Amino acid sequence: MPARPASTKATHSHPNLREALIDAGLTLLASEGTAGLTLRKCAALAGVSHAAPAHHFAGLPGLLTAIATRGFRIFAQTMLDDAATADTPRARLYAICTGYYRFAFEHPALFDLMFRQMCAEPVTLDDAELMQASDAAYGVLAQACAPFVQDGQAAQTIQFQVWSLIHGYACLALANKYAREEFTKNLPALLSLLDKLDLKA
Amino acid sequence: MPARPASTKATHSHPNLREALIDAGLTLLASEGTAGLTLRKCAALAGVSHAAPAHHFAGLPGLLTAIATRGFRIFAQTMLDDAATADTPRARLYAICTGYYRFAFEHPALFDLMFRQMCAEPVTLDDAELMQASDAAYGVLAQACAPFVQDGQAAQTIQFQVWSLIHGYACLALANKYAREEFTKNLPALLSLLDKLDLKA
DNA sequence: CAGCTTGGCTTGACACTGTCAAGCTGACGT
DNA sequence: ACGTCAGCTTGACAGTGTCAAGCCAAGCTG
Repeated sequence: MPARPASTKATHSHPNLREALIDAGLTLLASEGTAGLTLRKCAALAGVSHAAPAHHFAGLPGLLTAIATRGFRIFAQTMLDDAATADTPRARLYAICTGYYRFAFEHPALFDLMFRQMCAEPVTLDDAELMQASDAAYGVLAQACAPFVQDGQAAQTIQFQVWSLIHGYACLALANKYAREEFTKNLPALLSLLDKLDLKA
Repeated sequence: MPARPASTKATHSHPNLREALIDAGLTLLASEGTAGLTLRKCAALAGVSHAAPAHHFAGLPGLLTAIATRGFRIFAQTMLDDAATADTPRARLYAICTGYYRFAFEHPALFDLMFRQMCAEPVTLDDAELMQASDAAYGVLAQACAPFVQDGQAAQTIQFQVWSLIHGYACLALANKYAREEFTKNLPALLSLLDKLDLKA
């Protein structure tokens, strides 16, 4: 069974169980954190047997990958929402960064899962859907950086500078869970570094 | 038994089992990654029974906390090593950042553990030794930032800007494990953003 | 319509995990 | 010599992911 035919018609008992399992995973992630996300708990929350999730996804890594994919879609939308009212390139860049941080702050466990392919790789890295959703989110940030790329400069340089700055700040805020409000309050001070970026002539 | 009397004299079979268990943990972390670090595996590697580690540390969180503490000491030393030959404030700031990245690159799973208090908090946050080691590492970075703090500016602002930038870059490099060499190669381009920081008059 | 195939899900088992209660053991103080 | 006690072991438990086997309803084939 190589990746269900996308139509996901409910042949049997549960209508669209695949999406229901992802929803259950997001719920568990939000309520109990990373440790609370379990194949068996997802199954119980969706009202199916304990081994059902392993059939729709390739085991635990497959479920986590699917959840991360949904996460990247929400992530991109969060940034776009914050940038909707920005009317200058600089205001837009600030808004994208604010949305980036806001997503991490509002969905800490999901944010952790999405960027945690690191070492304990429970997420399947080469999944096509995941890559697509992840690239789309990166595209949102890259587009906001474009007006600041100087002639003869690699676009990637500015993108990584902005990306690293806001990603690092978000990570550090989440790591210091007892001082997160402080981080939120000081976000504008952090972003003041971006004032030093010049608009393209 | 509240925190052995630091002398850690070997009364019984194994000499200094506590440190041996931390060593075993670091070995497992380096060889098998985060998922390979287990109380029982540490016990086996140290040649003791499966429940021995839970006596020296307060369960799994305690062991992870002790390992993270050692990690922060190595971390600070790595940065100091890279900064040893720097002879200007700017070169020193660059060297500290390079050391920061180098540590993350050379000990990805350990780096992950250290900054992972986030959501699935397996690490005891309020441990005194951990806080001390963590603060010491932060002090190394803060000291390198000091020459760039302008009059009337909060030192924390520059510190967080530099910290976020290099931490985010390290995280993103580790997350994209198949492109880590690319990240290493582009580290100088990232740090060029720091050229925009002015030295204090 | 009868029978077979097939995919979705269940059931049961396995190894592995962290944690706890109980017990053993050898070194130390008196 | 004898108790005390910290250090460690043993054994058990619930919970986890994963796999093999099986059930079961829908749909196709004759």
